[in-house]
Amino acid sequence: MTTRPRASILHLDLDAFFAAVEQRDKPSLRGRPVIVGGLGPRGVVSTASYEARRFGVRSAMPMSEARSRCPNAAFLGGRFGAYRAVSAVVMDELRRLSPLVEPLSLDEAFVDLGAGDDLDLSVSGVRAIGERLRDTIRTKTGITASVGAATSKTLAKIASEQAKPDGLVVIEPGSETEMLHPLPIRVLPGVGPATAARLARLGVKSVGDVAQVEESELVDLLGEASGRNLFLLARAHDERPVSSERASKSISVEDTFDRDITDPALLSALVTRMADKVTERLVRAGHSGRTVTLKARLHDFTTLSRSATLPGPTDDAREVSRLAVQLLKDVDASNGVRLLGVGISGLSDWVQDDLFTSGGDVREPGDDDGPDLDAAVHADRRWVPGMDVMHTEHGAGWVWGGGLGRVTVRFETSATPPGPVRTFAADDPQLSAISHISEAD
DNA sequence: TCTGGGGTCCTAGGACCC
DNA sequence: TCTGGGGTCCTAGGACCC
Repeated sequence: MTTRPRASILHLDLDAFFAAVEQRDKPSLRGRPVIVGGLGPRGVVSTASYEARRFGVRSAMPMSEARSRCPNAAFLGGRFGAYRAVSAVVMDELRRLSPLVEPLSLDEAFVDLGAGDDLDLSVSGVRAIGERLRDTIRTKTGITASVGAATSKTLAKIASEQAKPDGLVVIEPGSETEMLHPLPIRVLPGVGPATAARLARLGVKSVGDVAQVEESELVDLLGEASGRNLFLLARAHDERPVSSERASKSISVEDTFDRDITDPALLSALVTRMADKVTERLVRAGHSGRTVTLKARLHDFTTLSRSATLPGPTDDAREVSRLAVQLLKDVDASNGVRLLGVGISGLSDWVQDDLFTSGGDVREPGDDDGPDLDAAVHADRRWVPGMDVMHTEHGAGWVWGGGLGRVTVRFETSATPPGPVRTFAADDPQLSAISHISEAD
């Protein structure tokens, strides 16, 4: 039960990944601030290049703020296909080192070098492995990587963080607490703003401060799991193994609309579309699930969820959407909804035997049980008949047809079921799409 | 025009069972 | 007969991560 004797856990993190891929592929962006994120009115920053970070632009910052801080940056929506391709090359490279690779995201992974084939795990040996790896990745992908190595996952991740950008840090076995204790508690995984604030009230600021606190006191303050965990981490105790096969536990789809929506018919149509989409992903993954969760974020940003569990797993889109629409009825949308989401959890590999149950009844996008709605909720995008929802002076309606400078909108709201069809000039300034088609990555 | 989308893990309370 | 104690499942919300 003692910590690993050698710095055999490696953590790799690609530097400003999305932005770096853009700069690699577009030389005119090199040396310039690049910001990748949502381009709509409610977008946030996904990745800022180091040039943009100098202006204070950070991940998760509202795009509007990023624009005012760094108006001359290149603002890009992201090309996930390209990012995935680079990521695949990198992950392959890691697997050449050891079969035990645990990806955390497209740009990050742990490697257990101890499972590798006859590697030199002395400090200098690990350092050489890390430098060679960084070199290979730079050559093969044109992207720089930072690497950390240590006796545990936590320390390896902290090390790669310290190595950024484009560096390598190996924490020597035996020196762990010495390097850890002066650091702010926020470096510990699981310590976010809320936990840090609670600890600050005890006067606990550094990891060393945490190490002075009784375990029972941490448990009282933070709960059983976090308290214990923090107690151990502060002493550099972390035995978690690198795990290459982690089964996913839930699948979800959500969408923030360009403007808040109140129309109940529109909301249920959107929920139905999301249920279809999430079920499609479920089926593609070869899974089924028992619990359907509806998520809603209201006008004031309060977020709520409602869930229901079936007696057995399903992968049927109609069943999922029926449930999700039912759950929506519990949501008070009268002041506006800014986000909806549908998720499925309680996953199993069980696949529905459709001998008697399904057959011939699969909903196709754009079919007649209502327009396909992925499209709908974002301004300034191309309108797609049967897919977009349009906001007009008469309320919201589905784009039913278009072309030649005209757009036909069918109004079908709770107030006016099957509603009238009206045609507008496509450049009518009062028209704006309020729901959009998400990128088919 | 403040605040994305995809996840994981934890907690607390109630139902229910033994 | 005046109040046990686990354990599990479900739901809702929150913190956190990339």
